[in-house]
Amino acid sequence: MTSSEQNLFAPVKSKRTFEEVADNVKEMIFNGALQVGDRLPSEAQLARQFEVGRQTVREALRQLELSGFVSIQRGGGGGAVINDAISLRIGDLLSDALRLKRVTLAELTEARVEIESLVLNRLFANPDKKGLAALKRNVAQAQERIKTDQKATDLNAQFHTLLAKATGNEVFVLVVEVIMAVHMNLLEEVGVSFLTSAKTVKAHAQLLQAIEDKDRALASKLLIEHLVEVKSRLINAEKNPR
Amino acid sequence: MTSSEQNLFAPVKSKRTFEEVADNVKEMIFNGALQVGDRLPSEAQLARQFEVGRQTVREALRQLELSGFVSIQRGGGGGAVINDAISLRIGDLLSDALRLKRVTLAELTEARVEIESLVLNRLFANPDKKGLAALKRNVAQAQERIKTDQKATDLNAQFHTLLAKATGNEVFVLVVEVIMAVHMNLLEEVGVSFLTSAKTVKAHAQLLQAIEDKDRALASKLLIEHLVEVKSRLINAEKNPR
DNA sequence: TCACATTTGTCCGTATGTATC
DNA sequence: AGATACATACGGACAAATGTG
Repeated sequence: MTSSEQNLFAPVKSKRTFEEVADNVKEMIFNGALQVGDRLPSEAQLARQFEVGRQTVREALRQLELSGFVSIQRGGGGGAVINDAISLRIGDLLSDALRLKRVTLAELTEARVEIESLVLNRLFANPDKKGLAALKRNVAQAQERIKTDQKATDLNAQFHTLLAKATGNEVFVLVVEVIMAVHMNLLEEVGVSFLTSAKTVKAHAQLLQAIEDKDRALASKLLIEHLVEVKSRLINAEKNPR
Repeated sequence: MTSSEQNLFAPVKSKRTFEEVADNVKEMIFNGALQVGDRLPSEAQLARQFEVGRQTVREALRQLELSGFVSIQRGGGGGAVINDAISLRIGDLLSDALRLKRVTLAELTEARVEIESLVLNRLFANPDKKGLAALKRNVAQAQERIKTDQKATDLNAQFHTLLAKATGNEVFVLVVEVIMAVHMNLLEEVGVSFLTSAKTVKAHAQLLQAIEDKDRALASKLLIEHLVEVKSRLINAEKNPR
């Protein structure tokens, strides 16, 4: 064997049984045999079908659950249901990583501004009618909520995802979904879930208007202002805990 | 209770024991009580200390392992060791998500080009001497490897991370680490681990030179060319499987 | 409201595989 | 090669949660 051929063919770690079980289920999800919403057999049944112990099945389910592939409910009629929550899980992990690296809110906002600006630029370079329509619907619904004194947190997060969707590149959609998941985790931490919706909806409406008017400079400015404002609210909430 | 106060205080799911164990260990990592490289007690000891069953400890360890907080070795003297592999795990999850969304290599490269261009822009806006020095060392080492006919895959991945480090914003470091992890997964899938190093090192050297010469346009052009070239190699490898 | 069935959550005992010394 | 220490895996049992009749 020459020095350039010292490839390791055998994986370093032989796969553990629960990993094979998890991979098996994952493969069924990838090839469409299992669809979102489908219910997996009970742990006992899975154990029989795969001819392994129940403990092994459980550890496989832990993997799938933490990866966002399934969600698990206890009790009768419960069990593992195929789920589409990978971005949420990535967001959770990213939140942990940011905490571990002692990343500041300023740094995070800086990065978020630049990445979402990227999305905005693509949107101007390649405008998408359907995407714009979806954004309009989102803002309209959110405004309706505000009028009736309801919160619009979910719609406001969705706004950013819709922006990314309009770029036509799914990678950006994923990235923005992850950013929003991180943002939601921050909100939970500091406990800001009151009355911040109205201001956000207003900012989104203005931004959308600038996009429709094809006013690139204004849109950029509004996006930055909006995200910086979001940062300030978070920092204030940190200083004045519940 | 007014309509603005309908917050749910109780979490939707009461925490399971293994989650509490995992969170406990995670907290010790966050507050520094556990450092990277430290070895956790054996499963049996953990079970005694936390006063839970071994299976519960095992499921907690599964969580920590999949999250990249610990790595686990079998056999005598083995066990769980504190690890810093969150970005790798995020990369794995992201790879799954991209596969699930049927993201093409073209889309992925497009996004990668734009994100790494962001990094490059920050580098020009805010040049960092130490960072540049680290990049120079990286390229020099890689060139040395090539001369002696060795592979430089690890150094070549590190090059991109060092670029991000030079921006001074840790968020970009994380993002690029994740991108590199996804890239490595792709390489593994198609089995390209032969002889692609030399070309990459050359491209890195040229890019670094352009950065030192403060030639922004050239650097941008070289980065794009380099990443597109990487994409082509991957596509060719897909077409001509091993 | 009250059982009842189903399913996950947890614990224990034991056996086997695997890596280190 | 043998002893040791550890994760891995199995089976059985009961507790706790949750939906159903």
